[in-house]
Amino acid sequence: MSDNKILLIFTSKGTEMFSKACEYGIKAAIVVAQESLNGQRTSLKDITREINSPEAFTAKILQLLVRSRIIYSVKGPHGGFEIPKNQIDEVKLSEIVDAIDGDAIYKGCGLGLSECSASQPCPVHDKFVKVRDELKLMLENTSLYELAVGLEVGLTFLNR
Amino acid sequence: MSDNKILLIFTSKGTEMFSKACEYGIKAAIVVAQESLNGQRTSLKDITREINSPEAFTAKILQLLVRSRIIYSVKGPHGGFEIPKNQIDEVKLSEIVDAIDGDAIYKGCGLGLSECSASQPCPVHDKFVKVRDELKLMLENTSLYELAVGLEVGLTFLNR
DNA sequence: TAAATAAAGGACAAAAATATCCGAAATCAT
DNA sequence: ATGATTTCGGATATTTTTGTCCTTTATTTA
Repeated sequence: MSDNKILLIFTSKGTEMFSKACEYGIKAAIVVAQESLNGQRTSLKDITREINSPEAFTAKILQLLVRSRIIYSVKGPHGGFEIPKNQIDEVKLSEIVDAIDGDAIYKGCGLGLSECSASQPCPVHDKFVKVRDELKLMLENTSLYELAVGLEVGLTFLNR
Repeated sequence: MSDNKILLIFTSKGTEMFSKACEYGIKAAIVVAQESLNGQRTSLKDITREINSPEAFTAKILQLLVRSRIIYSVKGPHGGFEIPKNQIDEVKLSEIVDAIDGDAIYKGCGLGLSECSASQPCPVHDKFVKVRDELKLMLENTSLYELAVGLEVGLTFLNR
């Protein structure tokens, strides 16, 4: 009954600032940092439970962070992921984004042009410079430490 | 010969501010606006030549903009796309982005959480507010008109 | 009215991102 | 040593995004 033909000629919607992978990566790193500050390692399972992410996929992303020396892993019982306490304040959001999504989001042209610059600007260049630089500065100046502390003291949340 | 196995366990890289579709959409709209200011319609072919984009794919995106009443189309000989002159200044970048990528990029949570807010903030919420609001403001205050004029007078470029 | 032109739209194809599965390797406790 | 635990890594599957092809529809011009 009813010949209502729902035709969605084109889909899209939902483009966010970072890729899913990067979102998981940032969240996971914050959780690992938080636990590390408490002197605890965090297992993959603990992480995925905490940030509500697919396990195997999250594992891949964690490996990416391990290879970038942003976090460290230990195999076997009571193993897991950790960050040396004295390193947590040194890790900036920009490093995590860079390791997973690359730096195009805060360094590239807003229209994806490869040769866009102040001397050869794309139409939105000047408009984007301010936003992009602010994003860049924010990412480079935000440390894992402050994010982990905010979560630890209950000021911020990772659920939903 | 040579058992060099290049294993890219994980790919990624290249996440930009907008989707390809949105980049094409913005560029196309600017070109249409520019020609409209000159009293000319622009054909799909002219557009794709100008912005160096795949023809059929660009057509789909243009249809999206047509359905959103951002640009208008005329079939047949000497047909093409256009924007009424008096409307060009009214069209803001935010409307184009919204029609193609949605508003998550300048309204959503930086970590993709659906219930992130000032009262229930994610760890990066406060850090992102400033950047996001600046992006939002920029998109909402930038009109197609100024972008088209910049291109017309040779101040900005769309190639490469 | 017929032919030519150009957008609209459907079906399909390729590539990239996201996600799952399972065995291997390392480590720890017994 | 053995078994349990946990990360590592390869293969594969699914979904989304990007891109192509070809037919249909509307419009103009001859």
